[in-house]
Amino acid sequence: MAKKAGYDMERLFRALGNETRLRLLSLIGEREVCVCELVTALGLPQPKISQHLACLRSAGVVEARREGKWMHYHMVRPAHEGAGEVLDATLAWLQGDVRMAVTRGKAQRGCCRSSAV
Amino acid sequence: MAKKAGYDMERLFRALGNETRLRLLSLIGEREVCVCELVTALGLPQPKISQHLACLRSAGVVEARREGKWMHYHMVRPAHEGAGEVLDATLAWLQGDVRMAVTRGKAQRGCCRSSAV
DNA sequence: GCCTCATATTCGCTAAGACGAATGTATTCC
DNA sequence: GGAATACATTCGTCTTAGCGAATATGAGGC
Repeated sequence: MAKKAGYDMERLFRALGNETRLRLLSLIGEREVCVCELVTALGLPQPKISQHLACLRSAGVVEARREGKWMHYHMVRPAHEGAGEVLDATLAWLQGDVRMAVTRGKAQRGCCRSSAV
Repeated sequence: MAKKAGYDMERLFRALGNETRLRLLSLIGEREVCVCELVTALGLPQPKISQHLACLRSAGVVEARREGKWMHYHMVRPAHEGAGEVLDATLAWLQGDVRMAVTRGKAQRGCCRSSAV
């Protein structure tokens, strides 16, 4: 219930209700990011990052794009208007947040690009 | 961590990540509401309503005001700007949601006011 | 085909959330 | 004071989320 008619608001908010996922969104919200950068920036084990990315994917706020061995994640604006505006407000908040800025500062272009660029 | 410096984003989003609480917010977002109305409108046991209200209170999005035997709940706009905008977007979403409108339709002015008005 | 790198998924385990039932507290009326 | 009303909190149970560790998948290079 509350799922099929409109949009799954619960799933969206539950996806946002975790600090690791908010940090991920803070990074992905700026530009498309490779998983290896996310692992480096957050300093967390790779499977953990991957799990949280799966959660964000199933909530429909990010999508993955494969490029060779690497996976690049980018934001998706939900089709639902209300969800889009909540997400916009959340991203604006994250961009202004000091703690998130620290995380973003650690996001050097990592393994997949550092040698190429 | 992620609590003391700024605002507790996690707590806010977790509070929003539950359908019962979204229904409650949909009602409280319109006007100040008595608990008895909430129980009637949602058709759920009173302790359950009370628990979810406690959750919303601890997230800082609603406040209670006692008036005799009755408790009236009203929205609080969080001091934090980002939180306020997320909440605004959420309320706008709720006001436009069909399922929530059904809930709101059942919110007759209940026990505490029906005889007085 | 085999090896390596990058990422995803699965597997216990523990912790937190949600629920119904029961109990506690504050207020009013008598 | 005692009873009744309106609401809050606690308790035990069940489900779900998050975690580390291990394992699986997919792509590229040899």
